[in-house]
Amino acid sequence: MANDNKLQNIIAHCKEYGFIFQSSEIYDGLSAVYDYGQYGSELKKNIRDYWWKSMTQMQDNIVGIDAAIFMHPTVWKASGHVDNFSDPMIDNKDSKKRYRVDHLIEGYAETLPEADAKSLLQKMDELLAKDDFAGLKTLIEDNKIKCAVSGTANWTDVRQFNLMFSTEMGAVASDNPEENKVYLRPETAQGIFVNFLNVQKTGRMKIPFGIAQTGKAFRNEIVARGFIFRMREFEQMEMQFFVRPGTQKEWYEHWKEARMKWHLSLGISPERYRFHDHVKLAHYADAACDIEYDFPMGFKEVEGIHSRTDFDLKNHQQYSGKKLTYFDTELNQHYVPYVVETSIGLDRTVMMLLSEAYEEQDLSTDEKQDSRVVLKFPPLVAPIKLAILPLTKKDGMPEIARQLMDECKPYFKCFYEEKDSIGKRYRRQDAIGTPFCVTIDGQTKEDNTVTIRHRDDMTQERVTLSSVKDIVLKAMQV
RNA sequence: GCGGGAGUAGCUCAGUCGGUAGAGCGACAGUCUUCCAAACUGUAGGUCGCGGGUUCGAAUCUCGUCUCCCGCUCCA
Repeated sequence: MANDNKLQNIIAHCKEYGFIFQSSEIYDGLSAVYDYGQYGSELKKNIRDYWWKSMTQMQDNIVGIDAAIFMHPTVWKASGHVDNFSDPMIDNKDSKKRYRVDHLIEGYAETLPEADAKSLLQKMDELLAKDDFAGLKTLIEDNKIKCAVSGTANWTDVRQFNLMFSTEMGAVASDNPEENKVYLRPETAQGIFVNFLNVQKTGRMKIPFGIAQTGKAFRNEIVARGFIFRMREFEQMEMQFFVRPGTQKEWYEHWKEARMKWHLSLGISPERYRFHDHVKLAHYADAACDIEYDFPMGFKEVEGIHSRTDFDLKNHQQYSGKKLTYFDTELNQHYVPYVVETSIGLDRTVMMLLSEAYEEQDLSTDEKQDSRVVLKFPPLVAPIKLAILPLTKKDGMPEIARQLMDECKPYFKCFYEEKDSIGKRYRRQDAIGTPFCVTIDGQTKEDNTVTIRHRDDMTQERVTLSSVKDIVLKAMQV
């Protein structure tokens, strides 16, 4: 199957079978925002639960929190988001290339003698500080700065791009809206940093230790695209691991390996993963890499592992005026811990599992044409674990099926259906990725056995009614 | 944001020269009682993405707009 069709087919399948719908679809949709339907939300929740369990319950030195989406505006000053991600941009009308204004001018300055460059950059900094966009455009035009692609100086006006969404807090409109401005967090990490001491003290945590959190984040991307890959509202699963300064390198390597193990535990083939080490590092990092998955549109980042140094805690210390140090009893000294972050996109993980699971199969024989679409989810994350199907709706079969439902329901999500031919019901479950179907037939009443049908190879085996629950539970272990 | 493509039933699509909309699948209710879709009967479902224009008349021509996909661009 051609990969460009694969993504389209997955999108269509997700809609048709209740996984993912476009937001506000009856109003023509809202760009790059999606809703999870009845099966999509189960899938997403199962992934989130598995991550949470792996990163908290299974770790002696990691605890979870749930920080608010709204935070004090100064948080984003301290984190660098206000200054680093509201860059003025300019487009060349001929080449249609877009540039960050500072990069464009800096690039030009490098071609100038040192003294000229210095005065140009100084002028630029002054204008940037005043948000004087008209002045910046004039500066570019006066210096006859050209586009590297078109070679022309035919520029649009300078426009500001803000990564963060903002809103106003408080009931009464202020004369100065800036006073009431709060942001929707662009990452969950800062909620962990500002609670670092609260958790450390109340949890009596000893370094090295981690704080985990899942939650929504919001970014006003210039171009949000690729189905649920890059959305304006998305969910992150992050863990910040606080370590003794100087040990960050070994912990970075530790988490790199640990997180890749987690990915592989989902049964995804190793050749679909690769590490991408960052060469150009962000302002806060001393090492960074991505775990990339081979999506239908190519290798793309699913998770990032970043050695964030003491950048965040140090800045929060400075902006808040509160000490954010840890007393290390072994070393008998205070220090600001270093941080190694693991940050995975939940929606991207959903998309990864969909891409991995989606398969169109041709089951034709000489006699007849046949095909099916199957989602080969690991049982742990499948929205429905077990479909319970009476072969017919007579002869007491539905009653036995209902009893089995009652037995299994408390342990995992089940689905009951008695309509249509058994083959049709199997195929419907394949399409939503249900790993097991149990069929109650005439023999069940005689000897308390049922057939259990396996999704991936479509084989069946006869088992006792009483063993069904444990078979499913066992398959759900990873 | 720029360029290209697309938008007709839940899904995939057809719709000729401008003359008021069709198929297959699916869904629902029955029949059949059968271990792997497409057997039979019946039913529901569409302001042809939205808005303006041309026309006696627009799914069709035209302009605008929204959304999706691809490429570029950007990206923690």
